[in-house]
Amino acid sequence: MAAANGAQAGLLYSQPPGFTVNGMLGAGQPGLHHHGLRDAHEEPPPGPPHHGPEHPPPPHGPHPGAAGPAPSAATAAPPGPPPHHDPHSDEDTPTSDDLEQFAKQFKQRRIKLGFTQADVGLALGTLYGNVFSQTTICRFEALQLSFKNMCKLKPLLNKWLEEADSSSGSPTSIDKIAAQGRKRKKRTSIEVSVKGALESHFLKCPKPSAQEITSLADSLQLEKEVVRVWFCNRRQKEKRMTPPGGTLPGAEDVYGASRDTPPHHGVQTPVQ
DNA sequence: ATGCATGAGTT
DNA sequence: ACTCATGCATA
Repeated sequence: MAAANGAQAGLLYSQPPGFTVNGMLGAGQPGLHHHGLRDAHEEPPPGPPHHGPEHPPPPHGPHPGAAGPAPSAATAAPPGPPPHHDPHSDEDTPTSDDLEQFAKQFKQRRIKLGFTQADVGLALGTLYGNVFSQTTICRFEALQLSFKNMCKLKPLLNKWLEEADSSSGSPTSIDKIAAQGRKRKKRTSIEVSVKGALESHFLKCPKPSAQEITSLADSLQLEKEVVRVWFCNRRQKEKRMTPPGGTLPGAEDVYGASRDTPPHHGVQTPVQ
């Protein structure tokens, strides 16, 4: 890998010099909250401007270069509601473009203020009760989440920005949730050659049947579960806003999937 | 920054 | 068994 560890994510927990977000005070808030609830309901139409019958998220190609004040001419909607689109203000489902810009801005500001991704994740927990890991913040900034997921996190991060921005004597407290003593399986490292084989199969058939997986696992000398999970993760990758730039030339979407508009955009800003 | 893994909610 | 959101552990 490139091992580009220029960011603050390289080392485990690097605290910003001079700043302590988790300034736990003796006077804790009375009855803190920590609702570990997953509000996974409602259907916020992911398709902002248009959405066909079976087209959930509209992953669009992000602009590689810096765009000037592109005045998007809005095509008036006759029987539509008031067309007030604010690229900066939340509310309403943002476009892929909006998310990209926000993520970029967010990262910049975050760094400027001297916060790490982990700090933000914790802060979100102390502020709203929903803690997030460094991983999630990282993926948000890199737009490596699904469109829907990005939309869900944006408001939270946006609010955090406001808070951090006007951090006029706002003591942030932390609320650590009890860790669940779960015995997590050790991360199995798949060899590069094996990975290549898996990817080849993925290109041919992204959704292998249970038996296919079984025989494949047998061939590769891997646990069936490992192979199954690998395919799941691989599929998720494809669904991200920033698709893996590894599609072979010519061998594009050759899958006979039920989808006719797989997320395939150009490349975005490589790595920051 | 990313790979493999877990779990809740769906299909 | 799959999808989806998320994260521990690791490169």
